[in-house]
This record gives sequence, structure tokens and C-alpha cells, in this order.
Amino acid sequence: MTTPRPRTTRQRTAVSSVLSSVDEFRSAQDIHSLLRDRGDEVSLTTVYRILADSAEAGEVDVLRNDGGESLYRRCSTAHHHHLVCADCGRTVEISGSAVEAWTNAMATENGFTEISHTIEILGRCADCTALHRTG
Amino acid sequence: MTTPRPRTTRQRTAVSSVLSSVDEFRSAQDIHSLLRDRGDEVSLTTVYRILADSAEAGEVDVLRNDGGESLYRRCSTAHHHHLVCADCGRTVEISGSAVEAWTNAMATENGFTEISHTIEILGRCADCTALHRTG
DNA sequence: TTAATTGCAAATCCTTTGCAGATTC
DNA sequence: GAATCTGCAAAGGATTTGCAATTAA
Repeated sequence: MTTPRPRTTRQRTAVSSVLSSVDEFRSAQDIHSLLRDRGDEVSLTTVYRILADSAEAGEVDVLRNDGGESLYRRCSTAHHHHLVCADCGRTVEISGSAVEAWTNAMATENGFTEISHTIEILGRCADCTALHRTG
Repeated sequence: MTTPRPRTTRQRTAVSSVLSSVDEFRSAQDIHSLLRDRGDEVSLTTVYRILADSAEAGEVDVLRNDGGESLYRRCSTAHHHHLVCADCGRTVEISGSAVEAWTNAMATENGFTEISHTIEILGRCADCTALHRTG
């Protein structure tokens, strides 16, 4: 019982192409706009559907932002960790080989097989900290 | 210019009381139900408003679950980390003093002030792994 | 008294669904 | 030709807002 691969359609090709051209997390609506900008008309409904399929197939990562939107990004092999500014939303990608080892150890200690992990550090960036101090 | 403290109302007292009695993250709707269960009728709108105020005042932490809901919890000093089974959803709380140090160092290195962090390890628990092997 | 707070209903926003017509295989 | 995929319009679910009535200070 193999999952059939989706049919190659103009819409799927276009969405796939946009996903390849961006490496930050983007909302479905952002992707819809990007498609429109390049002249590829794809309905928002379809964008949502393709994104949902891709997420289920494990081809894209999904996360939720504070505004209640889902953000999508093509999966990369490495796990990613982010540092996010609570004020301006600035995001810094950080590496964490030490943490990779730690998460794995934690899983093993508890009898789990690790599949993936997500680490998000919420803080205030230097600029925003400065703004807060001065007013 | 001091922010005036909110008036003491039956509703605010009730919400505050529920928040104190729970230490896990709960949705606004959950809190609304809990209030109703104790016999404290507070409109859902008001629950949302009080929660939003509390979050802005830094009295409660907010995060988003995958269903798109906001979850609230009275701020605690300790950060929590979870190990989640991808198959059965079993959740194990783990401690990570080493990681506390790491997240803090990462923030500092990047000029950020750390506010909080979330770590979620997704894996497969021993039971589910066994099930996968046998059937 | 009087400015803040509440509750209801209606409005928003993001996302999902039903369904008929267009497409891929 | 048959099973998928699309797009539209409508439905859903969480959260917010307008506004008149209520209430704490």
C-alpha cells in the first residue's frame, strides 16, 4: 500500500517552485501573493491544499506564528533552532550540535526514538532592548 | 505614566483564581469551561479580554498549539520541555538545566535578552516502537 | 458620579469543505 | 475514461470589536 504521488499540475509545480526560492517560513497567504507576483495564478484554496499535502508528506515544515497563521518552509535535512525577538519578530537561525546530542540523549533515556525536535528561544534583540531603555 | 491597574471585578478574580489552580497551558475556551464548572459565569469575550490584558502585563505566558488556539498559563520561573510520542501522543516532561544554560548563552551571543524558550522533542515511545515492529 | 468593565451579537481572520467542472494519467 | 485536482462560494473555529448596560472606585 504505497501512497500515490500527486499528479503534476501547473499549480503544484508553481507552489513547489516558490517554496524552493524561499528559505524562511512563509504563510499560505504570502505564498499565494508570491505566486501572483510571478504571474502564476493559483487559488488560495489550492495553495492551502498543496501545502497541507506537502506537510503531511513530510516535505515542508509547519509552525504557527503569534498571529494564528501557519507558516511553511521546505524541509531541510538539518534541524533548525531559532532565536526570535518578542518585539520586532527578527529571527536568527542558530546552530546547536550540543543540543542535537542532548535531545537525542533525552529521548533515549526515556525509551523514545527521536524523530525531530524544535527549539525556539524567545527574547528581545539588542535594538529593541535599546528602544525600551530610551523610551 | 504608569499603567493603571485593572479594577477588581468578580470576573477578574475568578479568572485569576482558575489560573492559579492550573499549571499547564490552557486555551481561553478551557478556562471559560473551568470557570463555568466552578459556578463562575464569565462570558467568553471577557475571558479573552482578561487573558489578553494579563499577557500584555506579562502575567501569563502565551503560546500557540497546532490547532491554532492560544494557550495561556500563569508565568512560572521554570521553563518546561517535552518529549512527545508521534504515534500515541504520550508526553513526558523532562528537565534540562544544561539546555537552560545553552539557550541563555545562545541568546547572549546574539545580543538577545532571553525571555523564554520552548523545546519539544518529537519521537516514538517504546510501546509504539514495539507495535510498529510486530504489527 | 464617571471612567472602566462586561456581555451580547456581529464582524474578522485564517483555514477547511462541498461540489461541479477541468485535468492528468 | 476515470480518478484527481481546481476554484468558487460557503462553512468553520478562534478571537476581536461595537456598543449599550453595568459596576468599581
